[in-house]
Amino acid sequence: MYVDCCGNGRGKRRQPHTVRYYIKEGLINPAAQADNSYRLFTRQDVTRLRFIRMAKTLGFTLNEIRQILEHAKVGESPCADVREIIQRHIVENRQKIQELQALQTRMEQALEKWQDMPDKTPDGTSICHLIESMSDTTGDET
Amino acid sequence: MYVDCCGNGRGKRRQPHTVRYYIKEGLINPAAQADNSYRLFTRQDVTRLRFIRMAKTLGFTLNEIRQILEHAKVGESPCADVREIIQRHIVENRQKIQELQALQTRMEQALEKWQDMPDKTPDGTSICHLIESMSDTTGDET
DNA sequence: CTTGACCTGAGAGCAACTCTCAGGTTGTAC
DNA sequence: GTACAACCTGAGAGTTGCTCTCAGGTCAAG
Repeated sequence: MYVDCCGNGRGKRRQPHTVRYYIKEGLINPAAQADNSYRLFTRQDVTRLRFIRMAKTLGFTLNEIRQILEHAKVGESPCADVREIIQRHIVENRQKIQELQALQTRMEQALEKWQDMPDKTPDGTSICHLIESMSDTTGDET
Repeated sequence: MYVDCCGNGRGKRRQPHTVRYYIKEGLINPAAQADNSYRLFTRQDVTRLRFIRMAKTLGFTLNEIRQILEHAKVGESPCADVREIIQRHIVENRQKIQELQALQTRMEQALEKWQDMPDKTPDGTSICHLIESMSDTTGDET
């Protein structure tokens, strides 16, 4: 009837802390036993945990997952939301990848430029000339 | 003698909240006036703020920036640290980009697969068949 | 009956802000 | 001189999804 919440048959186990966090967040709600305070996980709870993990693998946030679970609880189809959410994530993630790639370029260019520069001891006007050398300002700041 | 902490001559202004956060974090320490509680920013404070912004543009965290500033304060060259940190970041960021690209692929594949699938109302065993259809388990979980 | 391995909830910590709040200050217009 | 808007201040909550510690309860094996 009741099963281990953390096992999953092959390899990786869920962290009990994570499961407790999901309980606190209201994503699952396994019953407490009467005589001790141990939680009892039904098959349905484990299904929910598996669902949560799959959704996270697809980039869903816990808030979005909660929303889906609540729709499902009242019998509404969450499919439309799911399609919308993932479409939005695809756009946002593409943006984020571009930002990280731009950062990567900046970092690589800095490292290359710094190869020809010596280390220096900071003086009153400069903190680290390596970093300051990457500035694109033209000196018109206050 | 004293200048506006948030202005920067062209375009974007710093958020006062952010500057206050940096004060709280010990990255800058502008003096308070005697007669009112307004902060006084010297040219040096502004230099530090500009340095912080440049370092953040290169991907440095506030902890790393703090470390650099403290080295500079006691007259030690932070350059060696700076080179090490950015090399580490280049490796970590490459890894992160790969993860996001893998996520992007998963999301796009899901969306494509779901195009041929109808919306469904959840039943007792399923929460959202779209998400569940992406599972690669072979049914051997507990 | 002890020992060690589990479980529990509460709460802190992470990163870097962003925002609200309640109150103080300043400049300007009237 | 006073009303008002627009600034400033520090304290503290909220964001995300955990991870970890703590102090204590539970349980099975030997």
